[in-house]
Amino acid sequence: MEVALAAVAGRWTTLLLRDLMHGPRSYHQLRDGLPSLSDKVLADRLRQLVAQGLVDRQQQRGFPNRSLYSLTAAGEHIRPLLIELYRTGQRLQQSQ
Amino acid sequence: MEVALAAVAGRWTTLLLRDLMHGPRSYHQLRDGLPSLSDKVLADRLRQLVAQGLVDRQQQRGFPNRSLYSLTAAGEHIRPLLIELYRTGQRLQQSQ
DNA sequence: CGGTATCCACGACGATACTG
DNA sequence: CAGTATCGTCGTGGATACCG
Repeated sequence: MEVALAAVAGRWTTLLLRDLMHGPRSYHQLRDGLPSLSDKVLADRLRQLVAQGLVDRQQQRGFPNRSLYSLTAAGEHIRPLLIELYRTGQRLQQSQ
Repeated sequence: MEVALAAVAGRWTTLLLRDLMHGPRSYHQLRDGLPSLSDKVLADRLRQLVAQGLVDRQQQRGFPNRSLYSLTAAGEHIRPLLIELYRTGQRLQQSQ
């Protein structure tokens, strides 16, 4: 359980993973999807997810730079957990 | 999702909830179940869970004191999430 | 027995400025 | 475009000691 919790921990991690569930995204697309997230935290979270092996980063050098982030096979394992987080959140809010 | 995540966030929260899933527990029983958890953090987590409405605290005054902690109906809503956390953890570890 | 009171360490998060 | 650098704030967690 600690492994799974570490994978989704952090205020923004689930939101990033949710975006990536819909397909590969550039840094720019991810930032646009979460406007209130600073560059620093976005870069931190992405580096963490790559280090955990949940996300893959493809860097195309040149000018301007481009990077494409996508889920790895391991990252796909998180999908049912995100769904259950959503459902549980719904249940908790309804019961209040 | 943030609501559900807040409910299970923290290094020890899921472990406490898992114990309480099996039935009401006294402070002493919970501490014995998690020997490496300090009194401060245990009391902090329990207070947080009570404040969130996930756990109920019944205090029997006298000497010595006794307190009994149990899940509320809302707390029961967390059960499927804990199961999914366990399963996802298994999948992530197998894929490494 | 069931906690509080302190104090401290560490990492997550945030704001702002800057760069290859 | 896709980040890094720097600095500051806050919450979680840990250690130890004490209390009704």
